[in-house]
Amino acid sequence: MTPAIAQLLSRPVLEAAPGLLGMRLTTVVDGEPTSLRLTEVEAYGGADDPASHAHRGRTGRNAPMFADPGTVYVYRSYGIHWCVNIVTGSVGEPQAVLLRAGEPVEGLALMQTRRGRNDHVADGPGKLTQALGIDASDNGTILGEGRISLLEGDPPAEVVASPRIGISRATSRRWRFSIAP
DNA sequence: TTCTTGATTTCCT
DNA sequence: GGAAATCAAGAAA
Repeated sequence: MTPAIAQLLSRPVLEAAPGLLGMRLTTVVDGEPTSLRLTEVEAYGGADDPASHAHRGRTGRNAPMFADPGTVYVYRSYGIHWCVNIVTGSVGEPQAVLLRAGEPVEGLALMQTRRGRNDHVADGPGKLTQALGIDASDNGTILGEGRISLLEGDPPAEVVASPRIGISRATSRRWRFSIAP
């Protein structure tokens, strides 16, 4: 993790989230690298965000959200999928950015094999983790120290803010950031 | 201890 | 457009 990225992740989540767009997310699983360009993320806060896992305080599942910025938080969604977040802000103030989608950059064939199909490889939270081979063993690891790394990429031409998806609380907050097509 | 719900995806009609 | 798959946190009792 470069100093520039470390500094970005130490900022409040609403500033860090859009800054992640366009960056390259890379994983190395069993010596096989795969990477993609982030195109869609969502910001999640702490006690003041009713939609966040951390809004009722620290629990066993959300503990990584309270750790250092740059920590990876992986959790199981609907009993089937994995969703991956990057912790931002300061220690003790739970904030994280949900990585929702990306465009394959490297290792496309491997991602297609993992996904079992050649289209819609990483255009959703659960799909992104499956394509990159992310699972529970990555939970709590630090970017660049485990299997997951974040590198600077092409800055997006235009960032769009819109309401978050798939939640039932605080839906009016426009904390979803994506790159305009 | 039991019940409900979810930061989802995929397949079927 | 609708439903199933499937597990764990959180709420209720």
